[in-house]
Amino acid sequence: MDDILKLKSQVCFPVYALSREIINRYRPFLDELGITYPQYLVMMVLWENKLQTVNQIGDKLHLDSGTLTPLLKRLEQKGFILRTRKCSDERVVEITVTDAGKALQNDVAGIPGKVVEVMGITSEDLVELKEIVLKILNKAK
Amino acid sequence: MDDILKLKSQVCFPVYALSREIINRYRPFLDELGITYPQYLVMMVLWENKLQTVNQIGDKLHLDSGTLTPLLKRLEQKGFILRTRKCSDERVVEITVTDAGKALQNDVAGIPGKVVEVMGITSEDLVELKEIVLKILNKAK
DNA sequence: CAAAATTAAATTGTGTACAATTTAATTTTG
DNA sequence: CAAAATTAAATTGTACACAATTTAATTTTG
Repeated sequence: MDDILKLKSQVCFPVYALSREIINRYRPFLDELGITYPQYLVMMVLWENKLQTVNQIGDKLHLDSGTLTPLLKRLEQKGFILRTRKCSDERVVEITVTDAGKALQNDVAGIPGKVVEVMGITSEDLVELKEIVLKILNKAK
Repeated sequence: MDDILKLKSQVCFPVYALSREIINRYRPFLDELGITYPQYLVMMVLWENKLQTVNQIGDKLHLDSGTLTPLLKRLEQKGFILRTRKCSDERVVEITVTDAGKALQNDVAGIPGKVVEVMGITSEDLVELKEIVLKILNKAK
């Protein structure tokens, strides 16, 4: 009983620590491209779908406009995306990828593999991690 | 081969998403106590050891003084800890828990269990999550 | 022992996260 | 159709994270 309590209290910190560890491992590679990890995630979402609204990006990454608006402005300043108001509904801001943004996709291709390698994670561990995290994440919605 | 690449590129986001999801689930409970999740982690570390330096806390949570100094000042303002320069080495700041800080320990006791329950996580999943995350985290050092 | 190196926090600056509010545009409804 | 409700972003304010630099104290070393 005490074990269960102790487990519950210790399982959340490792997830938080691992998340930060992964982001820190991405940093040197992403620094070379001039983007941050959250910006990289936004670009990943946009590569899947060339045109998306701020809300659509937010739904996929679980981020709100308070986070995305300044982040998207930075990506625009760097020339990787364009932000334009939708004609048929001026409330909506549509995000599109520029040629420079598309070019980034090739540059990042090898990064996840390098990060996993540097961290010494095996493919089996990676599969197990992904499965259990997604299982819990899907239940939590 | 393409599957492995795709897996690598998709496993980091779920960890990042789960970490934020957990912290967001903690928020309403911790709000009642007037502390944030990182502040809660610092108090956890301090309950294990009544007196610790800023560096010792940082080692355990993988946080530097740039994060901890303002966070600790906030905990001090709330009356949960005390910050004092060490006599024998004035460079070192020692952190101690106040009575109010000790009292918090009882208030948080049930929170991890409630969070796990609200998220619908089973004990088995929790064990599996903890094991794989710690395995990867330990390898990465 | 004094200059150089090291160490511990603090500070500075940038970039998330997120709650809460605001603004402006579009729908809904009486 | 006009007032009320809703919606999408943006804004405001607080609190992390972390790199890089600074400050002050302590060690190390020539």
